[in-house]
Amino acid sequence: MQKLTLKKIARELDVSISTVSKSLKDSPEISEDTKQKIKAFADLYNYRPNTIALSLKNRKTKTLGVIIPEIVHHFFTTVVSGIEKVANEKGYTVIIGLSNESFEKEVTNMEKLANGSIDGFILSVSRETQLKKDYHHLLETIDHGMPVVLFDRTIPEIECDKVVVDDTEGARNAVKKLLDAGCKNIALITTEAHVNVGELRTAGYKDALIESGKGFSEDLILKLKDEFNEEGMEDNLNTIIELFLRNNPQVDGIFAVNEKYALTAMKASRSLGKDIPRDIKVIGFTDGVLSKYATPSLTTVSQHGVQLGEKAAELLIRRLEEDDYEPPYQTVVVETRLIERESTSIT
Amino acid sequence: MQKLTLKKIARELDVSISTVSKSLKDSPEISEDTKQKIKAFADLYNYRPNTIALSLKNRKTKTLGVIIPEIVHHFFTTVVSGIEKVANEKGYTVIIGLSNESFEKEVTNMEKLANGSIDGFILSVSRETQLKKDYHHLLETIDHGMPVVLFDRTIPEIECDKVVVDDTEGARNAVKKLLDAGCKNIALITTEAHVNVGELRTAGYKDALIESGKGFSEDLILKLKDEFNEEGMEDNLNTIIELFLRNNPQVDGIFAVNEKYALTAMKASRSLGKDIPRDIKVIGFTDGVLSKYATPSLTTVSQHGVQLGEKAAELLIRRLEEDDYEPPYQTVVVETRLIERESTSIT
DNA sequence: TTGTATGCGTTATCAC
DNA sequence: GTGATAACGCATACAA
Repeated sequence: MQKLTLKKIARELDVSISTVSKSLKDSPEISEDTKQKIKAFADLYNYRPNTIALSLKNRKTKTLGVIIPEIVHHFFTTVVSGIEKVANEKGYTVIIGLSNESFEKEVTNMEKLANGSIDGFILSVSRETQLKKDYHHLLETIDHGMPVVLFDRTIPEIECDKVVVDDTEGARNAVKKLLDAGCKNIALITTEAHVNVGELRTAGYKDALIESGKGFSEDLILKLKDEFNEEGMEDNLNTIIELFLRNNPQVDGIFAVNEKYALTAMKASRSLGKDIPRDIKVIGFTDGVLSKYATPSLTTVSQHGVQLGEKAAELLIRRLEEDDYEPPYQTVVVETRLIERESTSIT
Repeated sequence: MQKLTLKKIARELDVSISTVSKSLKDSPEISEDTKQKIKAFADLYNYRPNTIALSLKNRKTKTLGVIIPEIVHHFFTTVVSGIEKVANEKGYTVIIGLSNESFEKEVTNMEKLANGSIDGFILSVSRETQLKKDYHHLLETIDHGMPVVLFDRTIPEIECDKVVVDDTEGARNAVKKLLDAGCKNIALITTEAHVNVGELRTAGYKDALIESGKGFSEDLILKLKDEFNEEGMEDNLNTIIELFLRNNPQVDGIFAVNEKYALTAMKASRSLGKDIPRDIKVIGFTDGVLSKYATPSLTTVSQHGVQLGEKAAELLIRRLEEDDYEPPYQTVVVETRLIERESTSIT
């Protein structure tokens, strides 16, 4: 039994297609009688209008395109679930594209979706895109009048709506917490400079230290190359962090820009015979699930991914439904919150 | 600058729409000259055919609908990434719908996508669907000629392609491992009966014990209600597992059907003063990330989600591209693998 | 009150 | 070699 269409109903009931269409929309033009008959039939056979045809006709799809660098990643799934929630509430569908941190995949994915499949984008750029600084695909889609909302890993040069975490502020608070807990030599474990959020968090780290009057030392900042984020590099990551800590035995506090770095730092500290939190206190910037279950559990700067996703979807949908899609663009900042756990408790 | 269409190109170059269409497909009907001119123009302005129009015309969308119960869940994201990989390779797009374990959301999501947006479904049913045993939405879509591939949480009564993990076998191996490691009283922590995979893993647990000649006791099987899977129920979960272990002090091995149960069991054991793995050895059925980072790290039955997703996508795409979409349906079983870590090491 | 015609963007068939 | 037309499924302005 194939899908029912207006045409088939019309043929079956021996009326015109427009009569069927109008009846199903309960148009006052049509007599109650015919409407009843048609509705009953449509109901019985469970008629549903074809979404694709509607999209073509209305020139809008009521679907949002979401492009993320990775899906096996707690933060991003968290954001997606926020997007999905708001989108569904407002009658939108969500299409997900993965860039897998590749510039090329990001571009092709966007191009594919941009050709009619979606009404607007929500995306977080891939690491490679940040590195190459090639944003033509973003500029072009915006130029074509398709709204784009960037989140988390955003790009200052691009004018569009954005939703970000208060990376700098969150990092500053984390470091302040370490200072308050009595740490004298706080190390930072971060990513290479081209990752936007890494930069911002680094700035927050420096800010807090400067404000405290101690200042910071580049020696205590460990910048890790992208390759350490890849699958199977765990041991190397561990080795390098351990070496860093061995060379800087004065370190008694660590702020890491993500969960993996934080946990690995805890592990490395332990293998150097340091107790956490007694000898070294640790805070990670993350929403991840590992933190809660770690031993000791890890104090984190929570990113509120769901909320971020919700905001992004709201922003995009508002753009789509505003009659005149025009700037000014806005940047919404989602606040972080320090979740204190065992790794910073005062002993 | 709005999106380019055939019509606009035609108007611009003062030729007919069909000439443009044919030129861009490099039809031999058209003179080289015109083709060159048109192609150059299209290239310059980066023409891409509208996907929606193509879908309507071809009556296929080259899009797969994926419905999962949850996205903030490592196993499911893992499956999605496998699906996405294969789909992209074969030129398909992926739309993700979330049921959030709700029957109603599963139904509405499916209905929405089924009306032209996608060519076929890959899905894992929600917990509520399993509970209600109401499968009309699945039966109807299959009846409408739309292929469906079920994965992980499948339904025996439904005839369609399926991809499953060898739950029973995986569980059996895990329990065997515990037996081999010297455990005499192995407990099972599982879900309520209506969850399909929980049942299968329970069967494997019983099998292994029966095969070993020891048999099993219902007293050592802890069945946890769904509510313990919800957010914020961690403490209650911990309490109930701790109580269970306190009442069964002879337990020296635990097999848990998921990661959360396994980790909570480890935690509860510790608070009872039992050392892991010395006093109690633990294995969890999971692909999760927590296991590797837990202290002690958790031995797991790995589910190979990526592979499962790949298989599901391959199966679906084959169905879609086979000329005559006909049974027989197949069920692909993805093997599990025991990943041994500290929680079962012999002391 | 009902039906006809048109268009959304594309391709395929057929006519010129 | 090029163009007009119909069709995919739907909605709607306009006729009847």
